[in-house]
Amino acid sequence: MSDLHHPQTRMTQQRSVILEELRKLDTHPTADELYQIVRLRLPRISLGTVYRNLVFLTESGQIMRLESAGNTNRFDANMQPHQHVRCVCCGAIADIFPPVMAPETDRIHVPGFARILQSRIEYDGLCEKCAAAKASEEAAAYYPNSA
Amino acid sequence: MSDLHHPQTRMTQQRSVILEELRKLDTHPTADELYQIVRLRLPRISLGTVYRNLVFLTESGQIMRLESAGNTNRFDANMQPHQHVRCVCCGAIADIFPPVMAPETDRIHVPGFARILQSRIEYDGLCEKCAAAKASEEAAAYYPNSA
DNA sequence: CTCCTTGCAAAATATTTGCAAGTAG
DNA sequence: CTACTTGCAAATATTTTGCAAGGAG
Repeated sequence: MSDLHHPQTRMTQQRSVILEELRKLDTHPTADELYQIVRLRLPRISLGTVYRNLVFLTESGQIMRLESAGNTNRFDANMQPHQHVRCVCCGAIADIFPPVMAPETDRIHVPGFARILQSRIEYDGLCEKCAAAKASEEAAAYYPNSA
Repeated sequence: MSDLHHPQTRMTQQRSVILEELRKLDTHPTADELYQIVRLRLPRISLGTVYRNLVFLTESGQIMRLESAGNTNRFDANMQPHQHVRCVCCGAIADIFPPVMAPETDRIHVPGFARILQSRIEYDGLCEKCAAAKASEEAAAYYPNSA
């Protein structure tokens, strides 16, 4: 009906490499992390191009933007329904398997909202790296060796 | 055990007004929105102070930071367990009642994660303002009156 | 050829931080 | 008095955007 407003369709080298590299990863990279990776194959690509393509790929439903990712967006090319755990300490995101059914949205009505579109379960956790860092930090506090 | 590292405890006027004003709201304001409100009572307060206090209040468990709020954090002084809907268009957040039980985290194990701390259900929706804006936009496209 | 897309740089947003002065306890 | 806090301004961090040149269809 309003596809008139979706003129972007050209498959450029940049766009295809960005999508290809994102699909290889299950690390839910930030725009900048993906930029660093793509740059190995396309040294002259700019960060702005990565951002513009991530917007395009998200809006055309080819990838997902994970907004619940602290102050930096992360991206996921795995379009199968699944949940994520996010490390409260470093922001790393991992997939949860097996997937859990998303809670239903049919019966929910909220004043001020015209429609409820979808639901999502999210988990907070502590990744192993941060858990280890925290443990050695606490040990240092318990056995202080300076002043 | 490590309260040694939590020296911030002074109740300043700024801190108490920030908390007080946030508690009056169920609009989940951004740091800047809250700053504008607090400024009516404390005209000389700075945005940096608001940010620093929001960090402190979050870390001391008196308020919640809603990180799933697009690219701008929002804050909530309602510490009762409850869920939120977020407008995919403008980012506005509303509370959902009645609260739904959070999915259990006990049986979840994820490679690379030491602990799963908590779970949360989130909803995406379209608020009435944005729904209205979208409707009149589509009408304009359907009945174009210019070129 | 057309106009979507890119690279580059500057701008816009959002959040954090250094420092000297202020103030709660 | 001590040292946590603040206001101010500058610094970071993240994302968006204007523009002329490049390239896909």
